[in-house]
Amino acid sequence: MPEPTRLTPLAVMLLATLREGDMHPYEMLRLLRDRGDDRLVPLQKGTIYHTIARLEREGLVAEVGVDRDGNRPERTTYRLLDAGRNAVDAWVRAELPQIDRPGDFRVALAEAHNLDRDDVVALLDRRRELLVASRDEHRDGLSRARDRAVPHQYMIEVERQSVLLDAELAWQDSLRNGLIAGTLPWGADGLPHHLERLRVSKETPA
Amino acid sequence: MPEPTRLTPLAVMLLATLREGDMHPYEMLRLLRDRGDDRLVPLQKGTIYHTIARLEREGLVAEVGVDRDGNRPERTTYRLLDAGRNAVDAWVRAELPQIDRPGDFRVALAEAHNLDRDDVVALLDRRRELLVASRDEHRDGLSRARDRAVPHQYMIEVERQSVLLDAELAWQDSLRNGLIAGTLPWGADGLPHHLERLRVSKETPA
DNA sequence: TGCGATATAGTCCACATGGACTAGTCGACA
DNA sequence: TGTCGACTAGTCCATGTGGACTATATCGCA
Repeated sequence: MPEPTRLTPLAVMLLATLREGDMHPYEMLRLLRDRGDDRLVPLQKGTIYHTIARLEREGLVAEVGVDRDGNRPERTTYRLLDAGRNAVDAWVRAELPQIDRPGDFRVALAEAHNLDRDDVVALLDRRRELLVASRDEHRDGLSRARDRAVPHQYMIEVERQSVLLDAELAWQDSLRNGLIAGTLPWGADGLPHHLERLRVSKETPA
Repeated sequence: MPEPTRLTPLAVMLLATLREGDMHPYEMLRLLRDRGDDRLVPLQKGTIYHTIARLEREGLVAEVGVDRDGNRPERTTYRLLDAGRNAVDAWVRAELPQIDRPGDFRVALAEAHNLDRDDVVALLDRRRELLVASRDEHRDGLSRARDRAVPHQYMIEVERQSVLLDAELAWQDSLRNGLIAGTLPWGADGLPHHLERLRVSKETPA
């Protein structure tokens, strides 16, 4: 069992999907597609099968049976192991405060509901410091460029970034408010949602 | 000369760098690092050398000599070919209107000053449509989720995205204004900046 | 004067990605 | 009834990435 390498965002999504029950890779793909999670990570079949194989080598998931439906290809079903569950949590804790890799952050945010409130607040506070620092750096860069008479057209990307960082700060502060004020439900609040997984196969006709 | 595959963002940055003169890979790396362009793309040596080799195979750059300084490793100098120049422009035109691959957009934006004003405005207008569509989709997703009583904690990532899309729209509109009003200099306006490249090696002491 | 840290310049290998390919099944439509 | 396309399920290979490694030169500092 080789030591686990850094999880990719796709690996995290797959592990998170397995929290809802044992599944074969193709089923995960359908489930994620149905939920529009290809908005967060590219969902490519090749990559998915490779990733699952890797997760198995690393002891985060386990094969629990090979099923065959008629004459179609075999479907190998996998189950999430405790090590896998922990790995997701650890990954989310690690990525939530980071500001490089924005794509990873979106995945971390989407999976953050498994951590508890206070942890999330603390992690986001750490992130906030980095956001402020980065925004200030961008602002400094802009003013230094002005001083050195660098033409404005070379700086628009920096300007954009500083604007977007402001927007991100504003959003994050409002999230923080919801978390500490308890306005925002968290964890198992509103739990019956989980039953909804069955909805996937058959949509109730109008 | 194999048909050119899709350029990577790093490839674009390297080609753009070569517009300032013939260089060997390591020099590009230093130049880009000095400018803080590792903010836009990860600057890894391995990747850089591979990318340059690929660009040469595809006929976008050419070797123009191997120089040796004392006993240090050889330095192979490359020159930007016309095909390379065109490839960058084409790439920027293709990426500027896209909204998936945000990382690519930042690079495109940073290199957009080589296109002319009207083109950029047109490309950004196309992009604007996509931004609006995406924001509306996110908003719809949110209201549909409310209707189905999906707990709010599952939607925070979608909410964030819709907020950030609004911010991006606001920023882009202000850029558009600057471009059509002529407030923003463009292209060769403020040209003497280019002489500045020499500044890289020796910083003038205070 | 010597020693470690950093800079220069580049190679190599293991891993992750994604498009192309295989191949059987099912439903729609003519 | 035949066939065209879409879905199911998975494999394989070419390409891209990034960390580890090599090897010399130079600079700071004690």
